Amino acid sequence: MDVVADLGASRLYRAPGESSHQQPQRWFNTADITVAHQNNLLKQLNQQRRQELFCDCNVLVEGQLFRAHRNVLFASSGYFRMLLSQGPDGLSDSVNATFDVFSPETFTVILDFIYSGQLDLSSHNVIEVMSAASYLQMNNVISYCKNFIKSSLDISVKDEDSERCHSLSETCSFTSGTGEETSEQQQQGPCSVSPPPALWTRDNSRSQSGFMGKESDQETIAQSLNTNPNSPTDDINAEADDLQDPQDPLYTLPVTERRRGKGGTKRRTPYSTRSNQHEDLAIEEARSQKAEKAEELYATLPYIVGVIGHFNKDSNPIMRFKCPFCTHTVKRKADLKRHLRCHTGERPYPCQACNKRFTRLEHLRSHFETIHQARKLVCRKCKCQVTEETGHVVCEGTRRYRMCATCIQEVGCDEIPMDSLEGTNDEPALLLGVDGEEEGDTKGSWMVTDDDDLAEDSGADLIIQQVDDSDEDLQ
DNA sequence: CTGGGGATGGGGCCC
DNA sequence: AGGGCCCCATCCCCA
Repeated sequence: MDVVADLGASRLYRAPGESSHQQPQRWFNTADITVAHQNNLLKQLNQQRRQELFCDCNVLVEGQLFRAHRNVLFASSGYFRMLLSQGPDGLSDSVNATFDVFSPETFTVILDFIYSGQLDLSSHNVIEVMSAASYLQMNNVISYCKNFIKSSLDISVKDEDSERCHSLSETCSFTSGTGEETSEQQQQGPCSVSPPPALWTRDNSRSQSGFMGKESDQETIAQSLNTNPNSPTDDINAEADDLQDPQDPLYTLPVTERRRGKGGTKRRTPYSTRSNQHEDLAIEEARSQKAEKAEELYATLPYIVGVIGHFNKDSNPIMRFKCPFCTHTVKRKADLKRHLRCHTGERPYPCQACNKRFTRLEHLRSHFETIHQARKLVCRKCKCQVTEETGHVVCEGTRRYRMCATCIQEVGCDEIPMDSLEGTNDEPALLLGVDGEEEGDTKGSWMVTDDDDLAEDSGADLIIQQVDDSDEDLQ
């Protein structure tokens, strides 16, 4: 067969026995041939699966048995790739896999996609499917889910804007190309995405808590919700963006994201000088709107509660709460709420002294006591034990620590800013701010207040106040 | 380059 | 449900 044309990726071949003199000529586009072949092959495999022909892999999902071909699973899922390659004998008769982190219905969607390229997503299952796909390491499915969510959010916003109440189909289908996707497809998902209806169903199963995110690597959910924040119609997308907005003090990047960033931990400059009040007001207003939108988004997000396939001694199922965005399950709803902050990056507890934000009050407390209150009765220099009397409090910006008399003398009193207080009730209210980096605030509470007022009271009483906003940037 | 320690984050669980 | 404590893992800094 002669190659008679090369049109990029697809080539045209002349049919056998046909010369260039013969008419009419029949041309074969190899791309079409490949697609047709792949479709046919996939159909055959799917048919074999449904007829349980040559199935050599048993997948048990919450008690329901699925049969499939290990080579297909191997080719489709990173999880199965790992599982099947780690097996004692790759040629053994059958391979078994058991899952209890997602439902049989969810795995049905996944398996159907594997064997057909059709991903049957709906507003009810997209989170579970994405979670399962994450577990199974199927990046293409994750991409489709992300695209689905993005499209859903678009529709939601437009629906709200126009105050229309259309009754839309609850399901849409994503179709992947056969075989491996291009990297572009992986990133953008299928180009023929039908905008689904409102993603979040308005049922009673709502999370009262704020959360968003997916997967143990939180960036996925950030990406899934990552739309153009400048788009005037993408309010909810913007809300989702806000959850990961590095400029938003309320929602900082998840720790893994920050740790991945260049230059390691960034030391912020607390209480930066406000040079432009107008800008500050605008920022404040925008931030307030963001917080409101985030709350609104939180209120519309579903949470998934499942009885995971564990049983206690009495064979009663143990109720656990499953994170919608990763495979983590917890016993208590409150723990799930707390866990979700690692996905959202929400840090509602800012330190009054340095503005660093924390996901938990106890972390803030620990930070404050360690960094700003010099509660540790240990000499910073020689590590010897000191008392509240013998351990002199030394200030370094908003940081405080204790040094023994010996070390104080060695270093030289003149070089060390000494705190006027000696005792455990030392408060940052009396910080000297020697480095000039951290100026302004001297409030004795742990948390930044909304109005950013600097209280004169610098007593030891800690004012616990959960703020929904702040005028400071990230640490 | 490496090990130790501090700071921080997250899970489990009790109150 | 929220607060708090304990424990452990990870990251970063520094000697």
